[in-house]
Amino acid sequence: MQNVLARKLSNAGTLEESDLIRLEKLTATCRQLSPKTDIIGQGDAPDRVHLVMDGVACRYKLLPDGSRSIMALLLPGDFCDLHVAILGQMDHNIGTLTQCDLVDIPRSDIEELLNNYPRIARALWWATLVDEAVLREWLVNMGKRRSDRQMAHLICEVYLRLKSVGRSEDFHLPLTQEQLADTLGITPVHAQRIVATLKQDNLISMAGRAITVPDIHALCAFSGFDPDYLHLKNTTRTLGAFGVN
Amino acid sequence: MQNVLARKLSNAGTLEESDLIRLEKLTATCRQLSPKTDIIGQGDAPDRVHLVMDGVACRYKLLPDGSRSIMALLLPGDFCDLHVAILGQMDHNIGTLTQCDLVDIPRSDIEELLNNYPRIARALWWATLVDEAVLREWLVNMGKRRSDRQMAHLICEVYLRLKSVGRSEDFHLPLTQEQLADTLGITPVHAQRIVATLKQDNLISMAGRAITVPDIHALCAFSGFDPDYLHLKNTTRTLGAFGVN
DNA sequence: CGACTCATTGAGTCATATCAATTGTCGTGG
DNA sequence: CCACGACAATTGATATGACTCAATGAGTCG
Repeated sequence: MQNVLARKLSNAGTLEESDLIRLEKLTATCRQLSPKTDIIGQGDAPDRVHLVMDGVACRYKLLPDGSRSIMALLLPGDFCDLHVAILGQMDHNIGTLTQCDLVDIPRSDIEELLNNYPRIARALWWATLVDEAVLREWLVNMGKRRSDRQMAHLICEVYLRLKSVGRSEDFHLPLTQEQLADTLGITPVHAQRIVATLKQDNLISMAGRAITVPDIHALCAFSGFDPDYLHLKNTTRTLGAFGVN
Repeated sequence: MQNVLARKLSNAGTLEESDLIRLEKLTATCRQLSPKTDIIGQGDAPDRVHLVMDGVACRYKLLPDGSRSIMALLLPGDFCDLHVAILGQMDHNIGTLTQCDLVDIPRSDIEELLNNYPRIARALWWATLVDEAVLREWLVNMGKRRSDRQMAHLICEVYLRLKSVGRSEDFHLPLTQEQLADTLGITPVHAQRIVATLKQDNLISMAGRAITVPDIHALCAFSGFDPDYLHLKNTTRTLGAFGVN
C-alpha cells in the first residue's frame, strides 16, 4: 500500500481491496505547487476538494496587525477542505509552506464515496474528528506548555503523523523559523532562541536548514507527548515505548 | 421555537415543521447536574450522547503537573460527544462548570435522525464543523492576542453564541476566575488582573460574581471580534453593526 | 558571436544582543 | 473564591550583522 491517502485512512479501520482501488484512482493526477503559494482563501467556496500528497501546507489566518497565525499543518494524506460545502465558505486560508504535490478532487467524487463506500465514508469522518482532536491538543500546547516544550511537542506530532502514513524514514521538518513561530504563536526571534537551546540539548539537530530528530523518545519525554489524541489504531502499537506513557 | 437545540440547528439552514417536532421529542426529559461535576471521562466510550440544555459545561484535559486546560465551552444547544462512536473513545474529559440541565440521548436515536431526517443530519454536521471553527479561533486567540483582548474575545463569543440560541437576554457569565484562567491558558492571578482592568475600563461589569457586558459593541471593538467563524447564517444579520467589521 | 566565469546585488533567513512588556510565582489577607 | 503586592521568569520588540542563494550583468575567451 503505497498511497498516502489509503495509509492514512487505514488508521481509522480496516479498508478492503475495493476501497483501496477506489482511493488509488482518486489520487492519480497530482499538480506541484511552489512553497508559500495560496491554495484557497478566506471567503472562497471552492467546488473541488484539495488533498495533500507530498510536502507541508497549512491553515492560517491573517490578523489586522499583519501577523499570521497557523492553525494546522497539512501533511501527506490530509484533506484541505473536505467539508466547506456544509459551512458555505472558508473561514480561513490554506497555503503551502514547502513545495507540495496536490490532488484536486471534484466534489461529486467525494459524494460518490460517501454514498457508495461506507468504510471510506466512515474513515473520512474519522479524519475530520482527528483534525479536531489535534486542534484541541494544540490548544493545550499553546495554553499550558512553555514554548520549548511546545515546539518539541509539535515536532513529535509531525513525526508520528508522518510515520502513520509511511513517511518517517529520513524525517526532517523543513520549515523556516518564521513558519514555526507563526505555528507556535511566538515571535521568530524567540523561535530562534528555542531552536538553539533544543539543538544545544541534543533534542534536535539540523540537516541543512531542516530540523531532524536524533532521539525521538528523548524528545517525547521532554515535551510530555502522549499520542492518544491522534487516534492511530494501527500505528501506535508499533511504536512500542514511544512517548512517555 | 423555544427549544435551544432547534434554535441552534436552525442556524445551519432552514428546518421544517417535522424536523422541529422530532427535535422537541428528543429533548423532552432533562436531568440536572451540580457545578463541577464530571459528565464523561477520558477513555470512556459512552453509549449515550449528551446535550447541554442549560448552564455551562466544558471539554478539558488534565496535565501531568496537575493543571487543567479547558478546550471548549459547551453552551445550551451544544452536544458533548456526538461522534465518539467513530473515534472509539474520548480523548478528553467533559464536565459542568455551572449548574447544568442535560439530556441523555441513546445513540440509536441519533442514528435514526441521521438516516431519516436529512436536514437535521446536515445541521448536526454543521454543528460539528462550527465547533472546529471555534477551536481554530481559540487557537488564534491564544497565540496572537494579548490576554486582555483574549478574555474580551471569549466573552464576545459566548455572548453571540447565547444570542444565537435565544439566551442573550440578561447575559451573564458565571465562571470563576480559575475557570476563566483554565480556559485562557493563564494563571488565576493574572485572570484577576485582567478582570480588574476590563472592569476599570467599563468594558465589563459585575453582577454578583458573574461578568456582564454594559456595551457589547465596545467589547467587540476592543477585542477585534469578527463573528464570521461562528457561521451563524440567521443571527449575524440581526446583529447589525455588531463587531468591528 | 556565443559560452563561460565571476563579482555585485538584493531578498530571505538565521544568529545574537539589549531592553521592555507581559505573565507567572509566591505570599498574605478578606 | 477574590483581591492585591512584590519579585522572578518568560517572551516580545527592536536592531544589527552574517550567511546563503538566485539573478544580474560585465568581462573574458574560444
